Amino acid sequence: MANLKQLAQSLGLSITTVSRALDGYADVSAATRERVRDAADKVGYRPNASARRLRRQRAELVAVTLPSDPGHIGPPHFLDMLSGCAEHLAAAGLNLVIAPVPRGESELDICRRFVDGRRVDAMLLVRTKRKDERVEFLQSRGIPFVTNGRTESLLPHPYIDGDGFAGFRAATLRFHAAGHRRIGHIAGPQEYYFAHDRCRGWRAAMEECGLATDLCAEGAPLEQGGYLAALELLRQPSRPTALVCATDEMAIGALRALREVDGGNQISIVGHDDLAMGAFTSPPLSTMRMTGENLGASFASLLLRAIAGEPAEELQELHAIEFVDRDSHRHPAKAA
Amino acid sequence: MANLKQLAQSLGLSITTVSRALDGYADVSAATRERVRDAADKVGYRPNASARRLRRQRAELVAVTLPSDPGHIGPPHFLDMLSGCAEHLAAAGLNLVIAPVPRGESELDICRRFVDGRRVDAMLLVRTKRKDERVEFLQSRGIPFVTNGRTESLLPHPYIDGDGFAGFRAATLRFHAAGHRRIGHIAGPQEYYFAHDRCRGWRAAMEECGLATDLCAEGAPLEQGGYLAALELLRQPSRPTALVCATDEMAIGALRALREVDGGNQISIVGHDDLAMGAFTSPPLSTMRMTGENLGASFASLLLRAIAGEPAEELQELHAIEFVDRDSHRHPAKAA
DNA sequence: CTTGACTCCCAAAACGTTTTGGAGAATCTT
DNA sequence: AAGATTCTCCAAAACGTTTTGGGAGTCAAG
Repeated sequence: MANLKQLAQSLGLSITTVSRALDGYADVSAATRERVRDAADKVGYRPNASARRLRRQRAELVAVTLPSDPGHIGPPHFLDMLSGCAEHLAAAGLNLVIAPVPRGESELDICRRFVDGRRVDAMLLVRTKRKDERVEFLQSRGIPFVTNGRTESLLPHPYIDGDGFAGFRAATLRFHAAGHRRIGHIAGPQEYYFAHDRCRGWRAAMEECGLATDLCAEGAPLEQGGYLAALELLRQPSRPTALVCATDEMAIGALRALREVDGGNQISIVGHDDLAMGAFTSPPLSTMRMTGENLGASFASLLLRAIAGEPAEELQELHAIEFVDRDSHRHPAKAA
Repeated sequence: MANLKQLAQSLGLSITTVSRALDGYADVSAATRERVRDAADKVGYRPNASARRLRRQRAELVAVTLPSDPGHIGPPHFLDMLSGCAEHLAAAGLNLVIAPVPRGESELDICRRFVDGRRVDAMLLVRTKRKDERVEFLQSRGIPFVTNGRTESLLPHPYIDGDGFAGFRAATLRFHAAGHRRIGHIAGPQEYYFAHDRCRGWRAAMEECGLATDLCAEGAPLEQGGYLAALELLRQPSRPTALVCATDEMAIGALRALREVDGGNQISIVGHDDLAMGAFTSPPLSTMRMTGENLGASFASLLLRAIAGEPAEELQELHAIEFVDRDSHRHPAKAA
């Protein structure tokens, strides 16, 4: 409500002293420090953010880019993650701003605008692609950033990711151990790293078991995409007896396809993400999830450390995947 | 990459002229304007955001508060809405920042911090409560804001909301017309305006039809809450034959309860929100949705108009509710 | 040749903070 | 008692922009 000058005047002190008192410098006596702080509390003084940012040459802002295609808006727990991240950043005096992608502009344009306008101190990128131009741009500019998901960039960069390869390999091997031989994969768009990674995991397991890898269909990473991809696999002359789906949303779409085609409850299925919804599908959806809790806090921590200048190599977290067993993966490996 | 001073120097012009040329003022000749703009493009000049904000006394920022309880994080299309809103705000030079609520602080504290630190020009509030302290605070401070959902505040304020009363009344009357007499309501937490509004709609219809209003159970606005509430209603001596659920997520939880108790497909059910998931439940979930498209753009427009000083009365949008009929509402009104 | 209008440009102030580089007084050292 | 040290405090610069209030020219009219 007031500014430093007024506060200083009312106390009969200089602006300098008031500022330093509030920041807790040792070169102002304990007595005045107290006096200043009391007065500041009483008038409800808050430093003007813009002025501080200008003087400190820091934006006190971190931007997170939202993918533009509706529905493609990142993992389902995205909002919880954002919230947690924003909360921990706030504790360090940083706010999280949303960087949407307007029609006609690329995600790269957005990065450019935020970075070149010195609007942010760092960026958070979600839904990385295998070749991600945003990553290359930010690396060339030397702006700190963290991605949710790896990329195939040559230079290392900070990221947090789940080990989709290991997870999908394990899930596929488990179906194999349960007697399944025709195990299909419902894949997400392969330009995304996560989708490609998970597909590779399934493929690796199939090859280890000496099985053909033709039971694979790709679709948009949503219910509809999973539904269509499942129908495609079910049209095959020799149907799969188990399905490994890139995401829970795709798996839920696939469940509907199964219900329509063979009444359901014949084909095993497993998803990934541990959507809350999964416990309420019919049958309840077995799934996988990245280990580790409070992802948002991890992102915030990595961002802060990246801003502090830690090298990228030390800012990479690859989390293991754990099974969340419900019912949908238990169907027997009958012949079709 | 450069600042105004350097740019001016390289052109042999004053800072003033360069600044005004870039802003398109008429008092700089067309020739120099062109020259300045070309040079600015070439060096990729972007004005320093902090400096402009300080000088203009505007934060160029709008904050949206996220409810803290995980899962309670607003309506399901929330992220799409945010994205759309941020996009349209960006076109007006405003960015959207996320204001999470750290543990131990109230949503009011957050508002206070953002407003008193002059960090934002306006605020966007979601998931309003009937008595919402944030609204009262912002009104007392005279800060522009828009809410997603009405409140019972005495002073009018800008909002966008769906007419939950009319929607739930209509849904209930439709069940009555289809022969249902025991129509239950699965309600959200009544301190939220939307939950109370929807409950009132159901209740009004029941009373119009001369039916008792005791088949009502309240739960958290999530799958689990709907599941538990449905179980409660199904334990009643005289079961409902139809359920009107405050949200789709609750309805999906209720669907599971129905499957467990009577094998499903006996009791009609309808939700609200038109979650994409609803098309893939078993049975596909009939639901309702607020009319109007690109909600985010509407929020952005209202925010801009509120900042421009338009009176609150002209910034209120109450949208009609439309049915989205799938299968779950068609079960006959058998005797229990 | 003056006057006024018009065009094009600029110096300087202002926004509210943080930080630099001391200044003056009090206290300690020798 | 003089010098060194410590303790408090402060004036002024700086961050990069926008905006105010002109100041030179040029030109046409009187």
